[in-house]
Amino acid sequence: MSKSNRSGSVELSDLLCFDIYSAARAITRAYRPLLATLGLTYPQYLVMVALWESAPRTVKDLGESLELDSGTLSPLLKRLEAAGLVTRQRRRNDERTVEITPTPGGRALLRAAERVPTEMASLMGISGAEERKLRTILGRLTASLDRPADGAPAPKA
Amino acid sequence: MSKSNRSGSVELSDLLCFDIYSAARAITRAYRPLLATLGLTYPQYLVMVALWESAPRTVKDLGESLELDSGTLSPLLKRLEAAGLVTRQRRRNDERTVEITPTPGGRALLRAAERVPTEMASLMGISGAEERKLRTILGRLTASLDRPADGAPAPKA
DNA sequence: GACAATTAGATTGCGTGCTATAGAATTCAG
DNA sequence: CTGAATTCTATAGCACGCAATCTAATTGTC
Repeated sequence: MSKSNRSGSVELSDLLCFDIYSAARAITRAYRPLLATLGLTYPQYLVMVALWESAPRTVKDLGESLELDSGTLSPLLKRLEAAGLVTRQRRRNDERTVEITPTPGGRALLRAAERVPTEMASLMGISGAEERKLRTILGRLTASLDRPADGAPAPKA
Repeated sequence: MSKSNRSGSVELSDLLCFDIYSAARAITRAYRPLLATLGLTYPQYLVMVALWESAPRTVKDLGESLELDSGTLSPLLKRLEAAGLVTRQRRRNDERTVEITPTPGGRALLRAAERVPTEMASLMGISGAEERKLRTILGRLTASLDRPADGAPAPKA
């Protein structure tokens, strides 16, 4: 109730997309001061998380995990390399692929980064149940958007 | 259940923030082809939505509605002006403020834009109930992040 | 084995987001 | 009324995201 427009007009407060867009920016804003102590930006942090999970990883592999293409990753990885956190090396048996490996310094950063999720969690202030519900719905939404040939009802943009 | 890490490690799949970050980018990706027919980017579309709602609006007012500052809005508004969609005019009785008004062409764009929310809705493919739940949780999350002095339990970053 | 098609990354260009800074106009204090 | 603080906008600089394009390397086909 209360979200239909009288005429065919559009209103910001009706747009689900705007809530998600706002939330995403609120999150990166909240991360910024935490990550600044590590010398990382938010996307750089995500790349390091992926590398702490398993390494070495190719640029393509990182791109698939984070849904980022080389246009974004190449310069980002160069900055991480310049910061001394990763190395970039062509694979011997396939010179097209570049393998990204954390340096000892990059691996050491994990210890300082371990407190970040906990601190963010307390800033977000939602319950475990809400979090599960949120992730379920967002997962469906993202999957639906990434595969437009989808049979589903019609919510509100 | 199932989302705690054995040691103190961090994993991408554990990060709620990553789901929101992914969803936000999936949304702008999905909007892109729809908005391209209007000659707008996603943030430009949001600005026009705000202006279709009420006009003229000052830069500050738009910034508060969209949670964007002048560093983002000034160049964006200049591009909208260059595209012939808005005018920018200093207010007579307070030369500090700039009033943004849609041109006739900018107002006319509303008709072409009216189908956008409906098309996005069908792409997202979530139910009305899910949408309400999602917006409720996201609203709380964003509010909590924007006001760090908040007493709430501890979810997962 | 040569040659077309494919694949992996890098580069370019544009439009955000955001911080920091600056500049002009207005308001406030005394 | 005057100087200081405040407000509103613009600009500069940096780091994404993403489309488009390019190059080099590999694979597939004959």
